[in-house]
Amino acid sequence: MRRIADSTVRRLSLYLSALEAFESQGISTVSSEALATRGGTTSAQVRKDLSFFGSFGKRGLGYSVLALATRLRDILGLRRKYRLAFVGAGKMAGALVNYRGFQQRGFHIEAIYDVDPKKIGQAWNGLTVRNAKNLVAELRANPVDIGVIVTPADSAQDVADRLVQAGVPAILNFAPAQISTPDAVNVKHVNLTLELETLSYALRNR
Amino acid sequence: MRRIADSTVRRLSLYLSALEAFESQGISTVSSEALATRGGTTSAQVRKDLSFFGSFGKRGLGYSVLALATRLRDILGLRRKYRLAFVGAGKMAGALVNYRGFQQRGFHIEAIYDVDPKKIGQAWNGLTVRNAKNLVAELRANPVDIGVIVTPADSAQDVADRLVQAGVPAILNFAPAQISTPDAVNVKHVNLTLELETLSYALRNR
DNA sequence: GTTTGTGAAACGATTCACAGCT
DNA sequence: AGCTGTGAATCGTTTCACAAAC
Repeated sequence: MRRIADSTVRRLSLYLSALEAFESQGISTVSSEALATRGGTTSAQVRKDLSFFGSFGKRGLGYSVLALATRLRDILGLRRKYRLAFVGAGKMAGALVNYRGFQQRGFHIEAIYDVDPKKIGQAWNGLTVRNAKNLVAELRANPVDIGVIVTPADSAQDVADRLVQAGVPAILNFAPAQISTPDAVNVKHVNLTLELETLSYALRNR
Repeated sequence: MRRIADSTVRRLSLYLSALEAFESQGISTVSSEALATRGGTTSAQVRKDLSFFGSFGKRGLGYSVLALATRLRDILGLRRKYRLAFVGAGKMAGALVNYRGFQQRGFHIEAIYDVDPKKIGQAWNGLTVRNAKNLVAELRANPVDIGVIVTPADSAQDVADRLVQAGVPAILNFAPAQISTPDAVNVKHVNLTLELETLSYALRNR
C-alpha cells in the first residue's frame, strides 16, 4: 500500500474522536461534511483520507458512526495495547501519568525511570520509580513499545540512545531538544517552546 | 510579504535552538549543512527558509551564529515579552508553570484560573489561583497575549469562548478537544492522544 | 575551494468536479 | 435527490543544481 502522509494519519485520529463524540450524542450516521466540520477540514479531504484505506460509506447516506470508528481503530492500530516506559520522574511525567486518556486508549505505563536517588523508589500511581542506570537491561528483559522522554533537554539524547539500545521501537520526546536515532526508530516530538514560538510569530505585529 | 508556511516557521524555531546550542559551545560560524543536521532537515531547506526573510550568510563561509540568532528572534517576534494566562490549575498546568523555558524565552505567566473552590486562592509559584468566573472581566482589564487551556476536554470550548470574549488573540490548547474560534484568533493544539495515535499507527504491525 | 541564494524541476497534498451508487 | 469515491487539476513545498560571492 502507498505510504500514508503523516497529516492524513493525524486527521484520522481527529475523525476518530469526532466519531466518539457523535456516538456519545447518540448519532448513528454522519456525512463527510459533518466529520469535516468536527475535524477542522473539508468533506473532500475526509473522503480522500478514508479512500486510502477502503470505502466505508454509503452513497446518498454517509458513514455509520460505529462501523467507521471501528475501522479507524483498526487502521490506527488501536486494537492492541501499547506498553510505555517513562524516563524522567518530574512534574511533566506526573501530569502525564495522571492523565486518564492514556489508559483509556490502551496506552499502559509499565515503568518510570529517573537518575535522582531521591526519586528512585518513590511510589507513583502504583508504580515504583526505577533506577535509570538499569534501563537498558530491564527494558531488554521486559520490552515496551514506546519510550517517553520527560527529562531536561541536556539528557534527552543520552536517554534516546539508551532506549534505542534497549530496542524500543518508538519514542515520544517532551524534552525541548532534537534527538537523533536510527531511521527504524519512530520519534515524535512535543516541543512546547516551539509551539509558543509559532504563536509568537503569529502575534509579532500585535 | 508572501505568507510563510507554518512548517517553515517551526523550522526557524528549531534553527534558533540549534544556534543557541552552537553559541553555548563557543562556535561562532555555521554552515546551512550544520544547521540542517541539528534541525533535522537539509541544507537546501535551511537556505530556502532563510531566503524568505533576507540573506544572512556569507558565501563560502556560512552564517554568524550570533547574528543569525538575533535575526531569527526578530523574525519570530521574540524581542518582546508575551503575557500568558492559564486556565485550569491541574497537574499539567503545574508542570508547565514550573518549566523554566517559558520565562527564559519571554513568556510570562500572569494569571492562573480555575473553577474549583478548593484551588482558588492557592499559591502557585508566586501567583494566586483566581476564580474562573471573573476571567473575562479581569482579562479585559488586564489583557494577556496568549491563553493556555489546561482543562479537561469537556470545558475546553467554553473556556475558549470566554478567552475570545476577553479579547485574547491567541490560544494554546492542551485539552484533547477540537475548539472553534473566530478566524482572527490563533489557536495551536497540543494533543497527546493524537501524538500517541500516530505512534500507534507507525507501530501497528510490530 | 567553499558555501550561499535562488530560479526551475520534482514531488506531494489538497481541492475540484462529477460519475456512480443508494 | 443525496452523498460517496476518485481521477484530474491545482496548489504549495521541497529538492535540485548552479551562478554568484567570498
